[in-house]
Amino acid sequence: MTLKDLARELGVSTATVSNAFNRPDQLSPKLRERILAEAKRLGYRGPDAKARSLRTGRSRIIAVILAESLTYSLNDAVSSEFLSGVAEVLDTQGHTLLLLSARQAKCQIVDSASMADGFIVYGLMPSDELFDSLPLNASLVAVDFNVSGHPSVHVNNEPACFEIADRALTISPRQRPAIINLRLTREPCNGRIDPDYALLPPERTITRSRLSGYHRALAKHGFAAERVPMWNVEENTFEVCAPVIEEILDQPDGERPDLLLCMSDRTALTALTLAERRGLRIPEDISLIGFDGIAEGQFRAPRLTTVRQESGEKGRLAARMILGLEPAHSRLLDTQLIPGETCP
Amino acid sequence: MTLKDLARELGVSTATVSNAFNRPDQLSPKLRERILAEAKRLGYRGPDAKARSLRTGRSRIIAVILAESLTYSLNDAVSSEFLSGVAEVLDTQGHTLLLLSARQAKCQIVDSASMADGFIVYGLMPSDELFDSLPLNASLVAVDFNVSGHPSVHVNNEPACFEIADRALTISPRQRPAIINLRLTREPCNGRIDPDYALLPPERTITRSRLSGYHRALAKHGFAAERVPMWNVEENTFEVCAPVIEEILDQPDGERPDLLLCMSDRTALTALTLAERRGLRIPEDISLIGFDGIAEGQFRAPRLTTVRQESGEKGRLAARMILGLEPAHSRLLDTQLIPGETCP
DNA sequence: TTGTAAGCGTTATCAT
DNA sequence: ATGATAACGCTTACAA
Repeated sequence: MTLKDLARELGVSTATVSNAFNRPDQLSPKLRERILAEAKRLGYRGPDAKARSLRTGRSRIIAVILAESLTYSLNDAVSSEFLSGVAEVLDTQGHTLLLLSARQAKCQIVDSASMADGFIVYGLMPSDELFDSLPLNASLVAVDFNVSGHPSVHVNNEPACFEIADRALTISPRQRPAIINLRLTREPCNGRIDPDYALLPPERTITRSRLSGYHRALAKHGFAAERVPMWNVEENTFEVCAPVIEEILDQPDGERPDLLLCMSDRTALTALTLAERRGLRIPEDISLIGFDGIAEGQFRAPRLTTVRQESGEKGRLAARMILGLEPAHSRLLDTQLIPGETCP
Repeated sequence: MTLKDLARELGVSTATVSNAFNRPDQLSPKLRERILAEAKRLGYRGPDAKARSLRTGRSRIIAVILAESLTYSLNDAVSSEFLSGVAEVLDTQGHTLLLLSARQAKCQIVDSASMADGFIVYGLMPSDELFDSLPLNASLVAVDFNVSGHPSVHVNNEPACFEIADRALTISPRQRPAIINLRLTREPCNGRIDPDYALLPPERTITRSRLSGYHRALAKHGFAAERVPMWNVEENTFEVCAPVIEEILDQPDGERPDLLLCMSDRTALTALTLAERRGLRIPEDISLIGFDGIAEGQFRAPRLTTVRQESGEKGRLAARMILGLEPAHSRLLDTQLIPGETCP
């Protein structure tokens, strides 16, 4: 049952039927009424989205390309909150959300790509290859990284990390700080990293800026930043973080770090859980700092000392930019220090 | 830059260019090579998805229609896990995921609807009106409710709730059990509900089956099921649950329930948090039972006593059904009792 | 191996 | 107010 069938059935032109659905003002209410009624009777569900999008060039679909797998992104509090913000805006604007992952087979992304009216790319610069295959003049907003010629949404990672680490070291000085990075190395590495490890370039990952902030604070408090021991985790999940953190905690008293500067709440919470299981006192034996400000860190005792980034707001902003509701220039969002109990 | 342009530029037919992209075996490798090279040079990104989907009738898009708002669904552990399962399968099969909410304006759903190759409807029977406007012979899988003529995926809610409540009442008998329902009443109600409240019909919500299971166990242990006090919450979030739970906990010792049968972990965790804040001992003063088995309930002390449902597996199964990888008949998934410490 | 041509179901621009 | 008609960009018999 197509629009054309319906038109024939009714003895009117296709244009008129189309207008009945799309431009009520273009035909007499009486005729429109009749067309709509007959459509319902014959089981015509309204104009086909595929045909319409071909004809008009717009689909009302906005695609979000996620750096991580969909599985991860949907389970992670930070990216879910981001998506949730995106969805909220799209929703009110009559658009829908197509989820893509940069980890998917390239062809899938490219295939669906030309379907979408715009792209929000989240978390990590996609490969050039992928990037080149997006529609040429598609509207695009980058989140948490920069891409030339398109606006981006960022959070003030470096200053936030400086501030929270500075505060920690000022209030209760520590002897043995350590840093747990998140996917910072050029080659995957789950464990301790030496100072001479090859790191991802700053434009490819926000964890570089967070690291800079921590380093600046450490330097201010007399630590040779490059001497502060660092570990790296490849994925922000309990399963992947746990072995690395066990390795850290396995060290004997006096060698074990007494301050863990983490790149995410997920990592910090994993450390917290594992430390508690060993009977270590928080924050006396080890104090902990996270990043993100996820609910899970605040609904427990001790509450996580962390930096709150408004992931939802990032999503809303990116969505508004894509839809042209917001001027298309890059924005830097503020964060907020949350003084919890894991690092007084 | 279209396929036709490229063909003209190269002096070949559109069919040949199309084949170069879709059916490598239909033309000489040499020519194909030349076409692909030229395409790249001229900035042709491959066949347009909109046009292709119109022509072939398939878009490789699967839509999930969620009962709750996208914002809620993306933040909730249970539905995220479900989506994550769906995404996992779609991913490996070269499909992508379009997220819709039954709460959206109807037109948005209908508009995007004809775009998708199939639908997974999650959580709640959508309105008949919405339902009628889905493509007539679209493939459709229902999750957590039934829709005639289409397969569904369920979890054994009633037996699971019976089992966990029965176990609780057997091991440590209690005097004052109470039930906290989730969106069970026909009219929204956030608070205590009388036995004569009008409830949603069983086919519209799974919480009816959970309630039946609890009631059966209570009856077995000598409680007049309809006398057991019940509360209802309209949304499975801390913010909405908290006032209702405070109302429950506000009751004086001896009147306050000593066993809370909840419909979700989220609700049980909220109760747990609020009870702990008041200095109530868990499980001595109040014991708690949840449903879902979300991670948050197990990564804390005391761990939640609950029923684990494999939400991810529900998603994977639904996705496989939609893609025809699985026979299209309804399935009932098992659950697993998790004996935590909130109800020994 | 390659080309021709007929749609796929709409919408938009003209006429009438 | 309504109708003809030409795209939109592609796929796929079928013909050469």
